[in-house]
This record gives sequence, structure tokens and C-alpha cells, in this order.
Amino acid sequence: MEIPKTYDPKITEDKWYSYWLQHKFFKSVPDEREPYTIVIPPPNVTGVLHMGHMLNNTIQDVLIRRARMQGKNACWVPGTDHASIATEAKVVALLKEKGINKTDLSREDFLKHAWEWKEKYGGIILKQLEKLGASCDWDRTRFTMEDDLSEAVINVFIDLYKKGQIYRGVRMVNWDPQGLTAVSDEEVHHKEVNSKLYYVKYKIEDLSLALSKGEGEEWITIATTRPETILGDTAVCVHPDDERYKHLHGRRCIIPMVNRSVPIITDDYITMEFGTGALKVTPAHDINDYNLGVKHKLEVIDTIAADGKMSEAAKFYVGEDRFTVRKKIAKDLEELGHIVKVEDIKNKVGYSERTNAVIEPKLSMQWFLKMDKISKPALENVLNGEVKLIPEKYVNTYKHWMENVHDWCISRQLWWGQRIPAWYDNKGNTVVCKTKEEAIQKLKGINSEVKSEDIRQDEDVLDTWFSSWLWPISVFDGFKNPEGKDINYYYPTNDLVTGPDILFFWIARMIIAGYEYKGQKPFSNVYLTGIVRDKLGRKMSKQLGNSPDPIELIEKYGADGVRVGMLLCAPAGNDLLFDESYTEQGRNFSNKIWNAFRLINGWETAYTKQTQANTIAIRWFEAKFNEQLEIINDLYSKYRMSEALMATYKLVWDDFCAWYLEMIKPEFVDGKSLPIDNETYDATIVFFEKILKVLHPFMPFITEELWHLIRERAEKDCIIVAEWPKPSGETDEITRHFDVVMEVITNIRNLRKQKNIPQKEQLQVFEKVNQGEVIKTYDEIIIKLCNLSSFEYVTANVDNAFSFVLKHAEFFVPLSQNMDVAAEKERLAKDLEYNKGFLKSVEIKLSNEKFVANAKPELIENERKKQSDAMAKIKAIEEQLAGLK
RNA sequence: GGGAGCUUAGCUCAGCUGGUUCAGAGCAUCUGCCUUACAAGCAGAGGGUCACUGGUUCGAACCCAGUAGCUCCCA
Repeated sequence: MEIPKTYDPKITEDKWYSYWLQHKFFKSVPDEREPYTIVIPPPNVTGVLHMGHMLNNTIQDVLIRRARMQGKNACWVPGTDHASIATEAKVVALLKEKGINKTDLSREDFLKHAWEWKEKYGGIILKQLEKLGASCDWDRTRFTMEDDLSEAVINVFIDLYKKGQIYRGVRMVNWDPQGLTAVSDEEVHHKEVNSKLYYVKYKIEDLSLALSKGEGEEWITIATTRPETILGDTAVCVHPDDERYKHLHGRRCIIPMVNRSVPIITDDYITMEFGTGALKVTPAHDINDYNLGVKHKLEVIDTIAADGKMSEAAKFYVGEDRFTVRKKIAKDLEELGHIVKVEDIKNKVGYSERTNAVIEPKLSMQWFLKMDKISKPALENVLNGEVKLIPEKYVNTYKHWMENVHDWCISRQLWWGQRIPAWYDNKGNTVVCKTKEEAIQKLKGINSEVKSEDIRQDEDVLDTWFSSWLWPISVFDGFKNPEGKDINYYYPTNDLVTGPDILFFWIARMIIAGYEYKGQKPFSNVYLTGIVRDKLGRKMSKQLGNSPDPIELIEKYGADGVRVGMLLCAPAGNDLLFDESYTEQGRNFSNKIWNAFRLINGWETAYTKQTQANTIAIRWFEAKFNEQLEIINDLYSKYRMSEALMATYKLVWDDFCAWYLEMIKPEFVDGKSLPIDNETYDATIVFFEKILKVLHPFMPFITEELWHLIRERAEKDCIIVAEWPKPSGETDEITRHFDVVMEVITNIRNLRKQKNIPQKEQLQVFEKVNQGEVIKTYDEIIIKLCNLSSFEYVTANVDNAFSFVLKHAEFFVPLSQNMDVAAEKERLAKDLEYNKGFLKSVEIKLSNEKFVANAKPELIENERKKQSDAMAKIKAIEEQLAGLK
């Protein structure tokens, strides 16, 4: 059968993925082996695969596959998140397209639509993960809103309520006027924007006092970026020490348009330098103002409704959007003579992470989880390294957040999600319990007259993260069945791989839940990937259109190529600047491996005696492989994935293909390849299998394909479950010898190139050993790789030959062409100069008493060696120079 | 405003507790090769005042201080 010259992923990927599935290689059940567990960061059920998923799922799969090969019971649990806000927004939009308004639907009808939609389009992303080669145990696929997981969420809510950790109250929350829900602090992103700072003057009340002093009208000027909130002002505040305003302490001023009289209060919270040093106070629409309001017992006038439009309480512009009103009121105030000036400034504005609407601080009744006590173990155990964050720099960020954590607003004014299990009667009593029946019982205990129809459940649902924080426990049914086999075996999980953007949303909270409900960490290591950006460092986004479609990339370069491309540009802990050229490099690498196979596969074997060159080549590669494997293992243990990949890449491309295979490759005689001796062939197959194994976590498909092509296999003899190679531990000095041999070869090749000697022309090389013993073991290899007619040893310099000097030996290459003596002299002189300079620097070091006194002995020894080497080299060059006529 | 981190070759990055011919890798570039595994390849080469300034040290890319620029997080 003719094997194509290039690797074609299309004919292998689907084939092997279904083969793996069919043989249940991804499946994990508890057994006596050591478990290795990862829970997937559940993507939004409505989502499609983007480059960020691509990156972290590739890493997870690499970790899982390697663990599986190491003989661990590898379990990767997949699943999706119901993502309340995002999904509800999508369903609302979809219904709107059909001409249906959410407000016209009952809760039940809406949820019916939502579920239908979820069943139809949800989980596309999981199918896409299969294309990538993700070896998840699909039988364990979970969804955060399935019955068992929802039950866990409700139970946890009830439990925390009973423990007094959850409370309900009116607080200033971040209101998303588009999503029409409260969101948590973490869901607000602050962006710097260009704004205008309006200076508005308010008239001081009690004019008579001023007039009596003959001062005329008095004003106080405030500065604000949000003039539309003026209608809700209930005070003006100045710093108590501010000389400019001391005469106004205790007086009142008039809010323009609404003509409300409000007090002028003092508080040292005020920054005197900002604006005019006088702050308008709107307790309903700013968190700081709210705090001032509480402190100074100010009236709260809520002038902006839930949808971001002015409310009745505003009295003006009722029903108009806050941003329209901002412009209008500025104009109207101008006409009324209240605007003193307008400045351009930059300030930070909060945006909703989900809808990108400008967040409105708003007072509302919400449910909160107290964070102070519950978060303590989660902080401690990250600080003491029980849970490791990789890279470590995130520990600082984590610590800072945990030490300043605010209560978590967990209620959302949505329907898609777990409904809050709180029940109210008509008298304002509240009970928290699972079912209406229980609620009736409980409420009757408080209010004996209560009727079932008077009882209603809280309309809100819980924050999505209030379900996903339980993920590492709930996917193993740890709430439903706390002593179950699964939870006891797989929990705590090993590694979590995700982006730093959800460090607080999710990671921190999972750690909290882990300690609260299992008394144990949820995972030992958190690998935080960078953010995938484009070549110019911009975040990938739909708007910019700079995000490639991962599935298209896979079609173009193959899943293995894309995986390699992804990891090549993913330095540990840094953002990665993705470019398609990396996936191209990945594809080229696939092809290289493919062709190494084609070479080996094409060989005929014979029972001939193994040449010395082949014996040496095998010994060398064995040693090299072990040396590199240790390095690769070490890099894995430090989660330095891109470096582990690069080490693997070089082992395969450089050491195996460029050196080893070239060394043992049989010669061509009369247009036919000579057969290779059996012993070498067998060793090469074993090497190739080892190479495939270390490649497998990165490139699952091509390695599985070649695993089966290189040798006949039993049905279940697959590389996916093959044993990860073990380093033999032998450190052979052959690799050190070989470094010198390689240098000799490179020098000869370089000479050939410089002198324009065709590849086919054979050369003679003479070696003159100046120091140490003569090692002839490698001569055959040099002859082969440099196409030499002979390699001989001499004791005197060879005249009329080009030469170069390595450690302890000189090499001479006589050429048929005439030597350009002047040029050769110049080259040698340059070399001489460099070596003399080097010797000098070594000697300066050695003659420095303080160096000799302070440096480590082996270091000094090394310097001495450098000195003698350099002197020998200088001597050799000088002799050669003298020999040139 | 507070905090964290970064700045090394054209690009993306390594360089652990200062000391090996220590200034590295991959890609890109240049030169020569269509050599019967692979041109998605082979062979070879050129590229850097380690952001800047000062300090500590026998010795600094590495430690300290300051300056500039960039990024992220928090309020």
C-alpha cells in the first residue's frame, strides 16, 4: 500500500475518536488504582467553542492523557453550566424574534421555552470538544440545572440560611438595567471612559440671612458627572475643614428644578481637591452617597426605575432614559443659569459583564451570603500551599480579594435558574424550606390564620455561581450521597485548569464550598492559563472579528496541529498572542512524524551484523531519550506545558529524525536501499514507540494511527492506554562525547558550505589529537554524516588544508581547490584573537585573590580547566598560522 | 487612588538560590540544496549595551534603589 507523503488528519481523527469511545477508554469507575481527576470548568450550555476553551481544554486533555498512561485512573468530568443571565437573555431574544414578549408569558411557559431551546441547541460545545480529541468520560456529563444538582443548590441554600449565613435585606446593589437583575460585584467591569464633569450651582436657602449682611444671593457649586441624579439629591456635603465652606455649615440649599431644600452636611470622606470640594449626595444612586446617607440619616429618593428610565419620583423627564436625560437636564440647567462650567474628564464606569449595560447602583431587596467567616479556611489553605495556584503570583491577588471580600449578592431577578426556596405570607413572614407544603406548616406556626393561597414563593433565582461553586462535589453526587463511592474516590480532585478571569467568581468560591461542605479542598492545583489574544495583543472578540473559529482551524491543520499550535504559544502564566502560523508549525510537526514513520516503514531487514555506527547510534539515542524524558517529566510537574512540548518537539525532530535516523539510515546502492540489520531495526521500532508515547498527550490522533501502523496490535492495545516510558536512570557519558562529535560534523558541513563543495563530492578529514586519548568509536558516524572518503589520524599538521580546532584536537580538510591563504590567515587570526581575549578574562579572574578566596572550589577548578583548554587552543592555532605560507 | 506583574534577537518566550564559552530556544530572516522519509523538507549562517540610571559584589540579565513604558486586578 502506498503511504501518502503528507499526513491527512481527516482519515484518522473521527476513526480513532470513535474507536476510543467504543472501547470505553475514557470511562472511569473507582478501583484500586490511584485516581487522577479533573472537573471541566463547565462552559455555558448555550456557548460555542472559542479559543479560550480550546486552550484550557487542550491542557486538561494533555494532563488527563498523560495521567492515564502513567497508570492512574484518569477521570475527566465534562458538563455545562446553565448560565442564568446569558441563557435567559438568549431565550428572551429568540422569543422576541418570534414576536413573543417575556412579560406576556407566565413563568412556567417561559421555562418551557427555555428548556426546549436548551435541549435543541444546548451542549453543542461538548460535541466540539470531541473534535479536539478531549478524552472526557462522557457518561458522567452533568448540567448545573439538572435535578440532582439543583437539589444540592437548594439544600445548600437552606443549610446556610439555617446557619445564619444567608440573609435578605435592602442594600445598594449593582443593577443591570438591561438584564433587569442585580449582579454581584464580580460581574461588574470598570472601564475608563470620556465623560463630562458638570459644575452646577445650588442656591443657598434663607436668603434673608445673607441679605441682612448685604451679601446678595449665595450659591454653592457642586461638580458631577451624572447631572440626571440631581433630581434625587438629598444633601450637599463638604469637608469639615474646608475653609471655603465653613460659613455654610448647618445651612441648607435648594436643589434646582425640584426646588427641594436639603441640608449642607460635613464629612471627612470628601476629597477637597476634586471638583469644587462640594459633593451632591444622592443616596439612591451611588454607593458612597448611600453610605453617607445612612450615616447622616438622609432621605432616599429613588429617581431611576429598574429599566434605567426616570421614575415618578424624579418628577421631571419621567419615563425617559437616564442617558437622554443627562443631556436634557444639562441643557435645561444651563437655561436656568445653574451651569457654571463643563469640563472633559476621564472616569471609570461600571459595565455589566453579561449585557455590557452601564450598571446602575440601586437600592433593592436581595439575598446575600455572609462571606467573612465562611471564607476563612479558603484563604488559609491557599496561603499555606494546601491548594496551589499556578502561577504563584495569583496568590497575592487571591489574598487581597479574600481579605476584602464583601457579602455575596446571590439573588437574581430572572427565571432561568434555581428558584430561591423562600416563602412569604401576606403578613410579611418569611420561611425558608424546600416545598410549599413545608412552608405552609411552618408559616402556620407563626401565623395560624394563613391560607395556602396567601403563600407565595420568592420570584427570584440564585446566581449561577451559587450552583457552580458546588461543581467538584455535586458532579460526584457528594450532596445526595455523601458517603458514595464516587465522591470518596475522586474527591478532592487533582487539577483545575481555567482562566484567571474567574478566580473570584468561581475558583475562590469552590474552595470555600469545598471546606464548608467536605471539610476538604476541592482540588490540589489550579492552573491558571493566560488569556488568548490576537497577534496585536487584543482580546479575541466577536466585534473585532479577530477570533478564528477553532473548528475551522481543526479542519485546516488537524486537531493535533491545532493542539500543538495552541500550546506552543502558551507560556506558563502569561497571556498568549495567538497566530495561525503556530498551528501551521503544529501541522508541519505532524507531517515530520508521519514521514519518520514512512522512512522506517520502508526498510527491508536482513540478518546482517550490526555496524559499529549503528550500535553507537542506538546507545546514544537511548541515553538521549532518557535524559530528555527526565526533563520533560520535570517540566510537566511544574505545569510548564509549552516547555514540555518544546522539549518533546526537539527530541523528536532534532535528536530522533535529524540525528538518529540519519545515522542509521541504510545507504543507497544502485538505486536501491540496502537492507538494515534486524537488531537496529527492532531497536528503532522500540524507540519510535517511545517517541509516540511521549507525543501522545499532545498529539493523540496521529500517534494512535502510527501506533497501529508500526506494528500489528491486539484490539485493546492502543497508545491511549500504553504505559508512559520510564527513564532508565542511566546517565551515559556517550551524550557528552556526542556533543563533540556533533560539533565536528557541523564544522565539516560548514566548511563544505563555505567553500561551495557539492554535497556529493567526498572529502578526506585528518584529526590530530593534542591531548587525551584517541576515541575512534564515532568515526564511522562522522564519515557517513559528512560524506567522507576517509577519516584518519595524524600526528603532524597537514599542509595546504583547511582546518579548525576543537577542544583537544585539530582537524584538517585538504581540498582540491586552491587555498586562499590570505583569507585563511585572516580567519585564523580572528579566531586567535578571540581565544586570547577569552584566556585573558579567565586569567584576570584567577589572579584575583578575592575570587580565589570566595568562589566555590569546583568553580575555580573549572576556571583552571578553561585556562588550559584555551592555552592549548591558542597554541594549535598559532602553529597552523605558522604553517600557512 | 491601592495592589500585582512585566520590559532579554524581527516576533513569542526560557534563563532556578549571582559564577560552565552565559547571553539561549522556537518561529521568522539570509545562503546553498527538488540528496529516492519529509520543500509542510535538508544543511549552514547572521541577529541582542538583557528598558534606563545609580548602588551592592572579586563578579550582576539575575540582588537593592530610583526613573520611564506596558499589562492586569481591586475600589
